Amino acid sequence: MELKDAVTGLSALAHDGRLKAFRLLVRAGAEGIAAGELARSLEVPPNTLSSNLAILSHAGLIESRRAGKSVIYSVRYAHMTALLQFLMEDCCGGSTEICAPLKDIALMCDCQEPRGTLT
Amino acid sequence: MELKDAVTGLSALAHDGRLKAFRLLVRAGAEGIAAGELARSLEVPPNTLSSNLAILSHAGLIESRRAGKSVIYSVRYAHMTALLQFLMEDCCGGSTEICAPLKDIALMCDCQEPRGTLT
DNA sequence: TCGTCATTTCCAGTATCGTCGAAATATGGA
DNA sequence: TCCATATTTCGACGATACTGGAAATGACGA
Repeated sequence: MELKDAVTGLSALAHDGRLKAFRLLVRAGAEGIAAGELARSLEVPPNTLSSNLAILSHAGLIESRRAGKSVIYSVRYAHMTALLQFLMEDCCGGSTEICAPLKDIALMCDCQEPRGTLT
Repeated sequence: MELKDAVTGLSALAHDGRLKAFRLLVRAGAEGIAAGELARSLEVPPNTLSSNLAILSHAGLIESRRAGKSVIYSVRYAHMTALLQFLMEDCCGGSTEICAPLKDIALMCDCQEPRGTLT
């Protein structure tokens, strides 16, 4: 990932409503959430949410698919991971104490079954 | 970390010049970099950089200390870690495949000596 | 085809952000 | 104290972002 893409992603997330929506989608997993349901959960007008989802989508952080009358949004985890990776990328130039807490964070990911099913 | 703080941090990083400055500081480690040197490296006017550093500082991502005539800026790694942690926080609600790449990222941190000297 | 529901696009008003010249402040040395 | 260096604050202009009403689009069933 290049700096410009990181700025785009960070800008997309640097917004109260969008970050809330994104987190809901992160929790929803691959199943995703319909735009209308998301708007109801967040208590924002559908058109406002729609433009914010468009911004997240344009940043590559989420994607959408149609299901009947609804449009389902879901997180593009690969892109999310790439963004986090970009932010961590230069953490190792200094001392190890800096990196250690990041490892602790990653260990949180073992809270589910730690299968080796990598993509 | 609360959502509001995360938005503040992400907003601070969601800017070309500020993200560049932040990354330079991340590489510099605890030693830090003087404001003037940073301005020269990034080829931006000192006052422009100063206001951008103030934004990063206000977001809690960096801190400053005076050294003679210079002001040295350095990353507040604990806060940076907290922000990353916030972004990862809900990644485990779904399947393990989602979390696996994040672990791979964390393993990058072993590039230096993997001492157990946690803070 | 017509009506309805779900969502998006268009648009414009408002608010917030980014930049940098100029002036102000802080430090150290003569 | 006076000067030079380093950095920040002030101020104002231009640019960009956020919101939500109204209208348009897409999908399904009758």
